[in-house]
Amino acid sequence: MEKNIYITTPIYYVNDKPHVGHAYTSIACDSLARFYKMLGKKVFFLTGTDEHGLKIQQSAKEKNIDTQSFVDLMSKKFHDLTSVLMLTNDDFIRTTSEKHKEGARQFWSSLEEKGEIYLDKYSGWYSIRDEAYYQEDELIDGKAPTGGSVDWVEEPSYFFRLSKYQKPLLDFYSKNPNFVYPQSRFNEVIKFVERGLKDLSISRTSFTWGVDIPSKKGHVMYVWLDALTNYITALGYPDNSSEKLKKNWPANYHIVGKDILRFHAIYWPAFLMAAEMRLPSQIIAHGWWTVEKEKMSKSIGNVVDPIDIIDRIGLDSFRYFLLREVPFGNDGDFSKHAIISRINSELSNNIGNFINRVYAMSTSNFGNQIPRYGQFLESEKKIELKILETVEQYKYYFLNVEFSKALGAMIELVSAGNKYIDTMQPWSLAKENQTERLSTILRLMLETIRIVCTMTYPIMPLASVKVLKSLSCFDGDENLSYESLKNINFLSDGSPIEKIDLLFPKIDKKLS
RNA sequence: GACGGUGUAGCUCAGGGGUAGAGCGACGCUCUCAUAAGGCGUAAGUCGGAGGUUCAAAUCCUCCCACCGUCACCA
Repeated sequence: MEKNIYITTPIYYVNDKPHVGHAYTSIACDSLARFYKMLGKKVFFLTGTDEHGLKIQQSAKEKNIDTQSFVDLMSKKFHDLTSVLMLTNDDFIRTTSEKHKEGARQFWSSLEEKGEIYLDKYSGWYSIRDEAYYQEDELIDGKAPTGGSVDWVEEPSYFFRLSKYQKPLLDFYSKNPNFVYPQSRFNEVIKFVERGLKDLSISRTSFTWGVDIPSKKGHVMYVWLDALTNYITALGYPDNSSEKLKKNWPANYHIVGKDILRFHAIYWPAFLMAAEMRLPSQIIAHGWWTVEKEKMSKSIGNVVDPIDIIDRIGLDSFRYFLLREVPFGNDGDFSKHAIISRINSELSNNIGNFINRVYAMSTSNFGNQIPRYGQFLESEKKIELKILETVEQYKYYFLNVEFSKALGAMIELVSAGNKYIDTMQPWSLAKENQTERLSTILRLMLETIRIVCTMTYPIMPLASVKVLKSLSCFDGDENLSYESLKNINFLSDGSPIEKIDLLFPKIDKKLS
């Protein structure tokens, strides 16, 4: 049984509606999933919502609705977004679902049976204003660093023996030097663990909205323990004979925001070691988006609603911008200027116009039929070489989750195509009735378009499929293949070319 | 404060001992098939600063300056 490529987003906390950051994570995962499918792999792609915790309970109370209705409502917003973004996720897990809660409890019991959990007291200086605990040495003049007053509080709590896993984790890290991407983040994780780990408080008694602990009434599970197990409960855990679990676990990619890296790179592996389960292959931490150089925040009121922006510039452009603008792992700036300049120059002027000019010449000279190849000269061989080179780079970068570079390679190919056309001057050949040359050149450019639009499929599924259909070479998403990128004789002689509307109109006006 | 990273053309960044690179932007020229798109070209940097090693340093070493990240229970 060949293992599937298992890709996950974090489960999103339903305290607020989705913003561009959520969309970003999901789109990255989706593009990766689509790419792997083109490689011929079976993929399982999971996303969902995290619905427990004190904050949720409070938010629901403020809005005067019962907690379950509140999370139903909020979760739906995230679920709706999966279709808006055209995610190809195979499941959508909710932590309030019975199957998840049962799995989480079983995970807990398994840790408990193995002696990895013990009951003690959780204590610290608590600031009501900040809703946060502080260490003794963090206090300034007996107050929180934020200036809020603090009280000493103690509550009974279960602890996970995290301290025990310092050495095993460090060993694991050194044996798996690519466990965390990017490397700089991995270094931070390693440093953190090297400084020593304290046991982790993993239950709360101060609120009730969470997964009940099997053995002790009044305790609910610490949200992170609850949340992280979603990656296995979605696969049918604790049923170890579950086909889904066997085929997918361990995960190939947990893609997360940099803010929650620690939970995925330290706690989660430790939990799994304790439960004697296999560890995920790679944790990918991406950066954050600012908006016009400002941090996104409700108080500034600059939170970008993905649905709103998609209404303006279209899904493909949105997905393209996010994955192209910034090296994956870095922070990015979601600015009007950057979006317009990126979309207009690369999508409209480069790709869009390229397709348009080739289509126009093809249809005016050869009717609505795919022209045939004649003899190849050096100039054509050079293009073929460029294609093969590009396709290799594209794959290399994609496998390294360097979306931006993969797209950069693709754009370079389009530029080479544009240049080739200018050099060949097919419009002159048409006037001179050099039909075979003309036919050869246009066919090669149509193949290039096909290849480019197959490469863009994981990022821009709508536009890609539209173009491939228009070239009579689309046979369903599931039949798109990476292999076809290496074949410059893929289209069928004489098949129809269908005219298409402008693929990427300029977007200046839509954003102003 | 400790540890790590970054500082290269107006902007975003690549390069990493042997006479400074790309994309975008600006400016100029040009084809006309095309979304006033494409192609070609020009300008622009004493490669954060100061020392040092070397025949030779943006590239290695030391110090300094500036900025960023991490330093546990914050979704």
